[in-house]
Amino acid sequence: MIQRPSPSISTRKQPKQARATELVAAILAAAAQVLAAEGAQRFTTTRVAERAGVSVGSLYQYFPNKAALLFRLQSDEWRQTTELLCGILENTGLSPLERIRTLVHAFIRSECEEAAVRGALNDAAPLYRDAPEAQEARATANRTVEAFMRETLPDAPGSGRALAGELIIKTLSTVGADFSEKERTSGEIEAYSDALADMFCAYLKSLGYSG
Amino acid sequence: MIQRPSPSISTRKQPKQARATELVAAILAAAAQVLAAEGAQRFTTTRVAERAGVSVGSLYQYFPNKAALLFRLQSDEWRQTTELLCGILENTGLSPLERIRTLVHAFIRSECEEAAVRGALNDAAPLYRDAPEAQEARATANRTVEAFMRETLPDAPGSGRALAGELIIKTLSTVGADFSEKERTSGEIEAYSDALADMFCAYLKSLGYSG
Amino acid sequence: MIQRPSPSISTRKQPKQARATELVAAILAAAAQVLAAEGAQRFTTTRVAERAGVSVGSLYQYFPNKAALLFRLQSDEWRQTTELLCGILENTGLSPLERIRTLVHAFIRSECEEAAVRGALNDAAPLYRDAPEAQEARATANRTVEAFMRETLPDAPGSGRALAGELIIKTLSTVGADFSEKERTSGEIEAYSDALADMFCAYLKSLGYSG
Amino acid sequence: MIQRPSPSISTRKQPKQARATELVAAILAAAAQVLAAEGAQRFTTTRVAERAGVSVGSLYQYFPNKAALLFRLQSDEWRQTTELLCGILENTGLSPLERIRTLVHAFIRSECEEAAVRGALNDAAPLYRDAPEAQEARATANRTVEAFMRETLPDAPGSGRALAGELIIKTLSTVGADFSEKERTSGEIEAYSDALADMFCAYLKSLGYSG
DNA sequence: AATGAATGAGCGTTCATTCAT
DNA sequence: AATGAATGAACGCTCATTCAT
Repeated sequence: MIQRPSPSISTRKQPKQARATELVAAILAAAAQVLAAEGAQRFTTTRVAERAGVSVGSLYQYFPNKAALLFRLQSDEWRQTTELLCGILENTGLSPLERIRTLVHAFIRSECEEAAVRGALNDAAPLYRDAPEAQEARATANRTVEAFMRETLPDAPGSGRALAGELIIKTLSTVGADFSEKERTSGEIEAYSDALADMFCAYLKSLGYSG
Repeated sequence: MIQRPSPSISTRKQPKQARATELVAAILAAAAQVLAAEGAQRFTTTRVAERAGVSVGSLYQYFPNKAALLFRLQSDEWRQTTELLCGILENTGLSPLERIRTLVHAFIRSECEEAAVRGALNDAAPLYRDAPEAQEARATANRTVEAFMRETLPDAPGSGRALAGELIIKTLSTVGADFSEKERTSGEIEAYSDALADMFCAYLKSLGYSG
Repeated sequence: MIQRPSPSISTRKQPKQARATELVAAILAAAAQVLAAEGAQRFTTTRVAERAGVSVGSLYQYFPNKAALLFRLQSDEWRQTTELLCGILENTGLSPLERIRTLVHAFIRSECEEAAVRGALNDAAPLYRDAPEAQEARATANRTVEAFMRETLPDAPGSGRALAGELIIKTLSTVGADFSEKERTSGEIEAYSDALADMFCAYLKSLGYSG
Repeated sequence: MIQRPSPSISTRKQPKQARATELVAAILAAAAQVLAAEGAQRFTTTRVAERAGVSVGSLYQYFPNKAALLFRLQSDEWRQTTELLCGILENTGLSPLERIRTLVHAFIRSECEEAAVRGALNDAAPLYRDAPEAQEARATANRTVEAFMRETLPDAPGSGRALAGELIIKTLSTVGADFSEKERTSGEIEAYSDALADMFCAYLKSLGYSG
């Protein structure tokens, strides 16, 4: 029986040399540009390779298929977002509600800054959405949120608290993504972020938070 | 970057005869089936025509291109959703908070019931998202929401009230869409709906509602 | 019709050092494994080099192209087969008909044992079939057969005798190759071999053999 | 909707069917030409469509994939061969041995006439070899051979007789295919056919045939 | 000598759209 | 009006071969 390799969505080879690392970086940069400039529909491996000044073959030496390339882009976005989120939620120098408000502002601003790529990535989601790595990425963020919720609502029952945490993060990410689809002024960004933060704070208070 | 002509998304001709109306209905029904059964990736005009028992040529007589077909599907969804939303929000037999809770439950349930079509429509969104008609459809819903907000928060300043209304509806729709992407049990649906409703109610109270 | 250059099929360099000989052996072993395990369709130089633990570049140092590699595999098969054939046909301890029967059994058995590689080689035949060395390999076998035929049918006219010898060998090899394409039980192998031997013996008798 | 021919009303074909039939014929003819002129390696759907003066899309309207095209070519060859074989083996006007000799001559001649296409088809066999239709085609030929063998060797035990029939046919086809790979003079063809027929006749006599 | 990254033509296949009938 | 055969550019991906290191 023939065993065919079922290419993982992850990187095909570990770039061991500076050359290879540069190549991967160039491809990713080109991919982001193509996605932003042409949209998911016209995001093709040929176009990415061309923009990166590289042959298609080279692209496929570092990414087993198109979905892997998109997933890597998404992964990098997630990593950045996760770092942002953790850095703020774990900052015990601020009260929980202050942290939430800071997070919402930072997140919405960052979404708007990379709106083009994020929007296109979203359109291309069906290609990589089911990758096992994708869920793992989400899990990391969830743990930080859970810790934050335990700190904020120590007396709330566990299951409801977890659900509330998930809901807040999901709301932040989906509403933020939708909001950033249009071009926004910084005034709009501030106003929208404050409204979102108001909603989250009111919710947390209603669940028993008493700062 | 290549600019392709983007023909109007609206219907090419007004079906003036019963025959034509039936044809359009058959095509739309087939389109929904194809979308649900095969996904956005395999949603092709040929496949839709075949399922509708109609020639591709006929399909193109009533829809100028594939995007128009998808947009019409989306439009119909929006109309149904709007009716649902208006029917509940305008029901003065219930208190505002009861109406919000009822709406959330009804909406989430309806999303989950048609998850397959909605998910696929979402994947195909880039093809019709920018149509001018899309924004118009949203406006209709917004007016009902505004009226509801005026009734619920008569003393709040207008601009903040409008923003709060938009935020609630946007949250409901984006979070609902995301939630319905996975298969859900009715227990999960109830719990999630209640959490969302809790958040909205807490928000409205914090904005000055006092039922 | 495009004429591409057809580089010689023979080995690019005579390996004069033990190191090189080992390399060639490793490549050939890997090639046989790849052919058997993955089939002609997936027989690629990269795959062979990888399996051999060698770089593609090294592979191309000893084999000018893919066809040469396949031809060498085929050559080795032919050499083994020729040794088998000569060893049996020249064994004067057995009567000619006994030798024929022994040969048929040995040959069919050996074909079935290496069916996977042989089948794949056959699929890849267009790549090396026309090499001049291929015919030479066949000639060696033919000489032994001619000697056997002279011994068996001393009184038959030369040209017919030669044709009969060729026919028997060709029948044995093509029918054997076809037979071994399917998985066979040892019972099937014995029965088929006996039938083939019966046919050859009847033919030899009809040509004047009288043991 | 399925269009059925109505022969009682008109023997003329529907123009659309005639058009399609011509197209299929043109594609098949082009395919045979490409196969003969360029070999299996260069047999591509694009090349076939080009040679047929048709777009690739049209080719794929009539053949679901490349293998189907090759299989159809092979099928047609098989049908012709089967008709040849049946026509001769069932001709009771000749003695069994005469029929065998006639069949061998006719078969070898026909193989040599279409050697180029047949050889290339053989090289491409891995693409369609496992099709269920292929085995069915072989079965039809086998039945005629079995009937012939029963007539020729009425007293032989069934299992051995069936094996002998298969062996003769297999030998004829594989040896014939191999023989026709080279260009042949009609003298060579006659001599080889006679030798093959001699062998088969000797075999049948040894199994008990006494005409 | 040995490497393996890089190349890019070429493959099989799809599908939105048109237009002769 | 209705048809559906025809188009062909475009896609994702492979792999024999080269050549700078």
